[in-house]
Amino acid sequence: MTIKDIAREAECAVGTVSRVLNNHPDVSDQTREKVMAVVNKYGFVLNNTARRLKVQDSKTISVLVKGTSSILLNDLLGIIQKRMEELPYSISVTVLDEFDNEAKIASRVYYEQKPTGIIFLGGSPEESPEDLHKLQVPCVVITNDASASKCPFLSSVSTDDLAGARCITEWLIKNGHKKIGVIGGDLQSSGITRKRYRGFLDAMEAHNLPFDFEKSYVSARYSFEDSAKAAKELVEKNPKMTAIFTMADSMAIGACRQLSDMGISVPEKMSIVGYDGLPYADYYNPRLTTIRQDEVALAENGLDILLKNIERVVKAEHKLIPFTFVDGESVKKK
Amino acid sequence: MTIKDIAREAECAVGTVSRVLNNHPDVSDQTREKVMAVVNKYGFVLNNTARRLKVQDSKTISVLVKGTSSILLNDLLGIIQKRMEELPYSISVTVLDEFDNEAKIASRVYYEQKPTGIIFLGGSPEESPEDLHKLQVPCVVITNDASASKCPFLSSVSTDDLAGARCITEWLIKNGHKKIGVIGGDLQSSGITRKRYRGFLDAMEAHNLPFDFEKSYVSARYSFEDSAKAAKELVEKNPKMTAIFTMADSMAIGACRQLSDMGISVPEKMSIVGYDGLPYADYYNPRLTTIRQDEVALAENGLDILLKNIERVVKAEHKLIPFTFVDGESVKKK
DNA sequence: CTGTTAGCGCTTTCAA
DNA sequence: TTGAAAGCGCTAACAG
Repeated sequence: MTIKDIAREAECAVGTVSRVLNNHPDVSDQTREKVMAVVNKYGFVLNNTARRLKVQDSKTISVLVKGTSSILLNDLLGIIQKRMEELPYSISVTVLDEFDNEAKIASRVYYEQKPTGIIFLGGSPEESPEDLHKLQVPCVVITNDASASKCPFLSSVSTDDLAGARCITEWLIKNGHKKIGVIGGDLQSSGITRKRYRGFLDAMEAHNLPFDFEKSYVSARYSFEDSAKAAKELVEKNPKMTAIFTMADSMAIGACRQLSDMGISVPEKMSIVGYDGLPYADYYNPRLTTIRQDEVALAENGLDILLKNIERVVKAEHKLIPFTFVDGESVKKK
Repeated sequence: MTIKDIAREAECAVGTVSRVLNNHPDVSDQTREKVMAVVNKYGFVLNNTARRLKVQDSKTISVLVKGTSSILLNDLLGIIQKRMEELPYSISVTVLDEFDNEAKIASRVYYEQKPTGIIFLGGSPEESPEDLHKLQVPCVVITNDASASKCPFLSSVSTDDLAGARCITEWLIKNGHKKIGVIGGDLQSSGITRKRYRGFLDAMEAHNLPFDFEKSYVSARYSFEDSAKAAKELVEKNPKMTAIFTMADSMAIGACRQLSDMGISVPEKMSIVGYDGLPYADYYNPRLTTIRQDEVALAENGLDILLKNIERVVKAEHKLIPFTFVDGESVKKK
């Protein structure tokens, strides 16, 4: 079924059908109705492939999601898809493995789909500039700050991780904790991890509290299981510790579970803070004290910036979204 | 840059370039090399849009994910994508709203992308047969049983929900619970909900235990928040109840949180069971007693069946994957 | 083995 | 306001 068939049955030319289906104004109401009647009769839908071949502007936005199981990123994706329904763009989603190189995959996607813009959910494409530069369309990284990259078409929207980490660390310190351990990501490969660590250190230093990296930092993947192991290691290395700063709610939960299993109650014997402020942090037992990232603001600002870049209204920019401190039950108060 | 440009520079015809790029055998090595030299020089990639318009066989599998925030479905998606990398198919993911009609959206996707096959992650497309029948390609529903549909190209892979629900209800009964409440989905709209409810009732009836639907069944969405509310309602309506059967881990967690907040400890005062057996069930406090669905088996069997259907090796089939009972800490034992 | 060409389904310009 | 027709980039059938 093609517009040709529709045209035949509606007794008009294919051009007219095309005009109707693309909402062009210069079609008489009568013809429009006749065409729509046939279209509805068969539930006809334009062949997008052919359409795209013709109008070089693909009107597609490609979204690359880093990692399968991040609730934050999935929520972000949901918000973006929802908002996109009202826009004249279609969306194409690709989910990457945690260890895929997002810039490399993006360049493949770019050639295959010729999208109008690219959204990176998570990940740090700016870290492989060679691949990034092949992308000749506006891009926005959501969740990670990419301001370090000088790429002229790469924007980013992120939470101020440095301030967030400092804020929650201050809270621990304010409540009397001095010996604080850290369960974080891999400092080498993750920019987010570096920022949160820096924020943590800033708070410690501001209060003249020492921090022994060897003894008090254990790196783990952003998973329950891995951070449970890390918690065990940390406690064994560092028996005097009274609080743990973790870099994600999932890590905090993994740690809580592990400590409970070891007979160390949270928060009575050990305080734990998370990061992200996802729904499950609030339903965990104990409720997690954490930093909440504003998902809606991240997603909407990211999309807005991308669209403005596509329409060439503005240049690439790097925006920080405010966070909220969530006072849960996982920190023993002074 | 098109094959025409390549052809000009390589001093041959476009057909030849096409043949080289599609690995057709009947090209002389000499010509092939000459063409490839030019192709590599510019990093040329075929325009997939034009290609798809021509070769009707798109070699694309469309995946429709029902709902944004289901961890189970996201895990499934990850497994499928991973396995697909080794196959000569590309994959296109569309995430639907919880309330979208998946069959309707599938028919739109079908027209737009002309995929070789469709995977439904969650959802029950068989419930709107009119739309389903427009899909003239093999389809597989993963997670929900679609055997009730007599659609000849629709397969499904699912856990035996009836048996799973019966199994975990039996466990409650075996541990002395007689007054059991249910937090479930909407019986009207969800086939899964009906199956799990049926399994629950089977177990109750097998032990001659009465169940008063009005007093003991509260329906909720599959979210923390909604089932927390449902738990409250259930407790108020039904003070003698000693256990709650919930139809998802997320529901169980919502209920646990709510009860703790009301001073009703789990499992001492109230036993709660979940369903799905997701990672967070095992890291919750208390660990959830639940039914674990085998994600890997669901995903892999689904993909296998779809591929066999595409290659016309077999007819549509409906497969049940065994589940596992997970003995957690959320049920008070006799 | 290689060149030529029709045509995939659509949009849009040009004429009427 | 509508119709006719060119052509987007590619593949495959056909001819040589």
